[in-house]
Amino acid sequence: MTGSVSPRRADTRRNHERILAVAAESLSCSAELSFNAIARKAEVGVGTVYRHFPTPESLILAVYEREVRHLVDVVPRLLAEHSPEDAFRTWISEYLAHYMMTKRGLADALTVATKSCEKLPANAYEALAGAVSTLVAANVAAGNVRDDLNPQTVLRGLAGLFYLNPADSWREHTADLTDLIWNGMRKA
Amino acid sequence: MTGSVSPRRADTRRNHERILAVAAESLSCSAELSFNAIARKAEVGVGTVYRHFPTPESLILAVYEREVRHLVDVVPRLLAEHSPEDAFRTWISEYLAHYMMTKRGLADALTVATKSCEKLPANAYEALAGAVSTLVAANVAAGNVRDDLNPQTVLRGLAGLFYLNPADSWREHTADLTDLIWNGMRKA
Amino acid sequence: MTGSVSPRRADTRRNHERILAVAAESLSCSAELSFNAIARKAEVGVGTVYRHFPTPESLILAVYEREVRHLVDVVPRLLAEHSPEDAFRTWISEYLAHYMMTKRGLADALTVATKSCEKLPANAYEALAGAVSTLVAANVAAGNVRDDLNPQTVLRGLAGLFYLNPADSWREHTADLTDLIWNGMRKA
Amino acid sequence: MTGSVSPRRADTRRNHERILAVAAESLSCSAELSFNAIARKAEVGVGTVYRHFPTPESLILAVYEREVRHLVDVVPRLLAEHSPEDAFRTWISEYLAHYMMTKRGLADALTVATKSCEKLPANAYEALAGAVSTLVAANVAAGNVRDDLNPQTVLRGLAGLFYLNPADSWREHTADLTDLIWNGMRKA
DNA sequence: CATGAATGAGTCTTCATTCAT
DNA sequence: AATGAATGAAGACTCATTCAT
Repeated sequence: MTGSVSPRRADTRRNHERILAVAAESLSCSAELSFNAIARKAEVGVGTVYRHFPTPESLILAVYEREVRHLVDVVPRLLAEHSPEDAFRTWISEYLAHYMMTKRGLADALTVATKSCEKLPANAYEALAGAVSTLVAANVAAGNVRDDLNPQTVLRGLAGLFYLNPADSWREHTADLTDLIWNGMRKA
Repeated sequence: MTGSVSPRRADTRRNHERILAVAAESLSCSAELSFNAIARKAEVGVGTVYRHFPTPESLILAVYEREVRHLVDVVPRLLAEHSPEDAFRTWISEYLAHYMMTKRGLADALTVATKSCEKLPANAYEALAGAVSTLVAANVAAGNVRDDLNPQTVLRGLAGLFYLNPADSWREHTADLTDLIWNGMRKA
Repeated sequence: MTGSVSPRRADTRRNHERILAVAAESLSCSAELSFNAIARKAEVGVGTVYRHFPTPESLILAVYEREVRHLVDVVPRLLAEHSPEDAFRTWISEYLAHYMMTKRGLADALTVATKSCEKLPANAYEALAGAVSTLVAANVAAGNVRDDLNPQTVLRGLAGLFYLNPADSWREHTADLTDLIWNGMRKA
Repeated sequence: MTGSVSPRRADTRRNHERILAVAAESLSCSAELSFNAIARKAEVGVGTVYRHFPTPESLILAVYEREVRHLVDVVPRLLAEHSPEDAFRTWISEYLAHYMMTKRGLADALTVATKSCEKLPANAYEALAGAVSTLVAANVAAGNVRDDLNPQTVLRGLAGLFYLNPADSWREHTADLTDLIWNGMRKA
């Protein structure tokens, strides 16, 4: 009615964000998500959730993209501040492992790449693969690892991080797996 | 009256087997299992499923044991008929990968190692770890790989096989991942 | 758009009332209530029943309150229009007995006084006890009965009305029991 | 096969008794009885329970008769050892109240007298009424109470004992109710 | 756009009851 | 007679989805 850029718009955006946040939290622990429960926690009506995300798929997809973006965006900085090997190792231990531990649901994001049953977040998978690709490339350039590595294979090798849990000595386990993979990536 | 072992008994056993088979199929793709759906597919009453498996846990456990036994039992033969390296590679490509591709649910068997919430298939996980352990030991003895490897770490490295699907060129992907891991296992 | 108070709201209220009515009928004869059955009879979805009354307790409570309010609310009028003794006798024969005959479930309202397991209709019981209390007090004031009577005891004495049924000559039986109790209440 | 009176017979009788005992215990606290549960607790097959008691009614009936017999059988002894008034009071406080408190299910035995819905243990009710009748008669003979009392009315007046519970000061409440009724029974 | 009431399909679970052995 | 496996109806409860306001 006035000069404001439609307060409604702002509300809408906030709703979008809230729903996404709640859904992310929900997926992080149980891989189950109920539109009704999400609406309740986000303090909006169910209908609103449906308006923003017409299907469960669209919601999951949005969540995963948001989650994965973190992992992807940090890569350039890591490469700028660390040696290629350290960047690789740090990315895994400080970012990938953390996310995998908490967001069990992310497993299904990866799953997508292969299981046609749930086509969902192919994008998420590809983004992740891209991040690994960058890190691998840096290490190839540095002469640390073979130049015929398929980043997808490396990412798959790291998938075992899903099966770690905070209670255990996960940091050690993460290091062990990283060592194994890193060793496997080196020039023969 | 003579050789027959009570047809009723036979029926019961068949029911048991059918339920198990249906449940296995169900778990293979979705990690979800509905007693009702299982009963429907197995063409028995719900009550029958409950009689055989009073709790979801008992059913899942039974399925996993049945599934994993395969993988474990074959190891000795492989070691008898192949070189340690080939036994390892064959086990992965011909057995582990196959099962992982079809039995998505098995993922949760591995999960157990970490998620204490669901103590269920600890046995399954341990059995799998045992199988890997035997194969690794044979290769250590043959001087192929380092002697400080943790079989659990190796198994975790192979977890990525879950994310392969039949439609893709999974055989090649399996080989790639196996190469990566094998390389990582070798003496430095 | 003007005077109408949102038809939806009206529907909702009607639903509430219908469910309550059906539940009351249900409880009147069997003390058993099935959410499914209630939904069926009230011609609403089960979910609607759950929305209005999230737990069995909340439903039972609502029913009892509705039922008992009648009994309580009529007392002042009775005392205004009748002598204390007649008010007491009329309340029993015209109200309490009627309700007890039809609403078998009310028994459990009384039960509450003792069975701590189901705290539910404590209010209902207390309301009833309050009604009796008022009637007794009026008769004490009129010098009709002892002044050391515990209204709870009187109410308990009347509990036998539950075991009357319409088919029998219940009016006579009610009178008999009322006489017995009244006699017992009089000054010794 | 020999001179023994069929060991089978003995077993059968034992089964009968066991089932009855288990059912009694079951009814004493919850008024719910499941044939399957009873079979389990009595350590017999469900089929056996059905053989002995074809319908739920027949089982309930048998249980109630067994229970009530106690209350009835003790009356002569009480009258022999106490004054009529004390016999009446003792019967109530030491027997009737106890049973009513523990065997909530017995309530339904009384219910029967009136509620045609569940015709079950008319016999039980009549037996109880008979016991009261004897006690009242003794007190009439002793000149303690009016001679026009209907034992059924007295029994109904005592029905409130159902609504006492062990946790409360039930002994006192029982005495209060008994006083009220006794007072009401006395000559005017 | 947002809301949230209503719906009903579907899952879980318990039991009464039958029946082959 | 006794057994207990099998069956399926029925009730509890959850949730995805629609739609009137």
